[in-house]
Amino acid sequence: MTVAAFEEILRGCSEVLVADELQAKLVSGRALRVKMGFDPTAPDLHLGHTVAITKLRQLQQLGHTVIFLIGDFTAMIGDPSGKNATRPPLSREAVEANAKTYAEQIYKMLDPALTEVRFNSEWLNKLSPQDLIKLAATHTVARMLERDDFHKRYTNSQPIAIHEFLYPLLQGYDSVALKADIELGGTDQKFNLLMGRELQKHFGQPPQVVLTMPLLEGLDGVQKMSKSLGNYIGINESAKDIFGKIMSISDELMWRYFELLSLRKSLVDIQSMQAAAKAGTANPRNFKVELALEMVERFQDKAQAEAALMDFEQRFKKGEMPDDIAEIHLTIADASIPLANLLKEAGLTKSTTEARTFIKEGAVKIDGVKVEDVNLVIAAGTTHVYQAGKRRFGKVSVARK
RNA sequence: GGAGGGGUACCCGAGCGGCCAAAGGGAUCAGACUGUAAAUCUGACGGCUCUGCCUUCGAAGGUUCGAAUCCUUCCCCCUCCA
Repeated sequence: MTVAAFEEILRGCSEVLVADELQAKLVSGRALRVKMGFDPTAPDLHLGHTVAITKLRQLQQLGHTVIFLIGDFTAMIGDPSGKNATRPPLSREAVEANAKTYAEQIYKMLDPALTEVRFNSEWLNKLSPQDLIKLAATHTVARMLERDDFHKRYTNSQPIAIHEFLYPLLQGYDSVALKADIELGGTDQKFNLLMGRELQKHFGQPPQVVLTMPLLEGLDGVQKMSKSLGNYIGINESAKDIFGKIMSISDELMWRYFELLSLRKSLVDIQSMQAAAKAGTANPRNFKVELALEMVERFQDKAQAEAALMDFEQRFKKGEMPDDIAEIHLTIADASIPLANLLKEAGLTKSTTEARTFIKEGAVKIDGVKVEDVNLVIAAGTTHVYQAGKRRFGKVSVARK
């Protein structure tokens, strides 16, 4: 294995424990078992989640097996986060429904032939109280308190329920049950991942290599990508949205996305692109287009990616209108309606106040013509394409009564 | 259990009887410039039947010609002591 090839495997990882062991496993020629655990609660993945999945895919491309582990048993505990209540176990149906949703999403990236989907209730349900006590006896309280989260809560005199200590142990035991060679997780998972190593040694297995992946920054480039912050790109979003959102990220962030998400561009490619952009011999925008195309193709398909690019070019580069404008039908009581109200009713602006502001700013166009008059009135029985701001379009027909 | 501090628009935060739809910053949105990038500049940023009107400053009452500002009760947060 060349140095460059190994570098490529380490690409984007925030930590590798232990690199030498990883190299030894990789050169052994054996198909490695790569484990990654997921919470069984309703999955709606965004690009942030796919950082690790991208890494899994990369390992699959080298012929290794991915074990997609659904933590249906451990979900009863919930990874310790300060909430000390146990959660009721999910019903069999709920777990399977969620697993199915997961599968639909991850198989956009992973090769089903090289993926095993497993549930940890499969072996954890079989543990007897004796087994559990033996498992708990392998670690001390002091060791558990090393975990950052527990440590903080302990020093701040916040409660830690006893069952929470079981979470890392059970997650670690999963690695034993699965004979994992490698386990992937977020940086916040480090403690749990290492627990797998220790338990595997305890059970006479070679310890897994731990790869931690960083959290992906969201569209704002600062905070981590998350649904609640609204700075995410969902993998089930439309081709146009994915494309558009990628195009809106900053150049700096683009490199980060390339490193963590692209399977097409190698580290070497990325370096030469960066050099070209810096030297001014290439337009960074074009690189961003490539990234956007790759992402849309990954989650949709090639045709949609090309369509999204065309639409993008048409709408923004050439300043034209998109061709699939939403059609909106309004019914009004009178013979006409003020433009500001029409925009609000059509959902193109939040309020008539905002609509008026937009008109005054020259941000409103009717059939591509800028509106000058704030008090413009639209007659019933007409249909026009209205634009409010850069991206809000609507083909609105107004009907009386 | 005791002592004190505080709740203002999406967030932070000034205001402490009229000049307050409420300073300033951030976020956001729009316009200009661009590569739907960044940075920058300009503007908007409660609502409406919009040169005016209506509803907002934890909640409910009250004082006053007039309250975010004063009084009463209630709710909620924080700090210190035990």
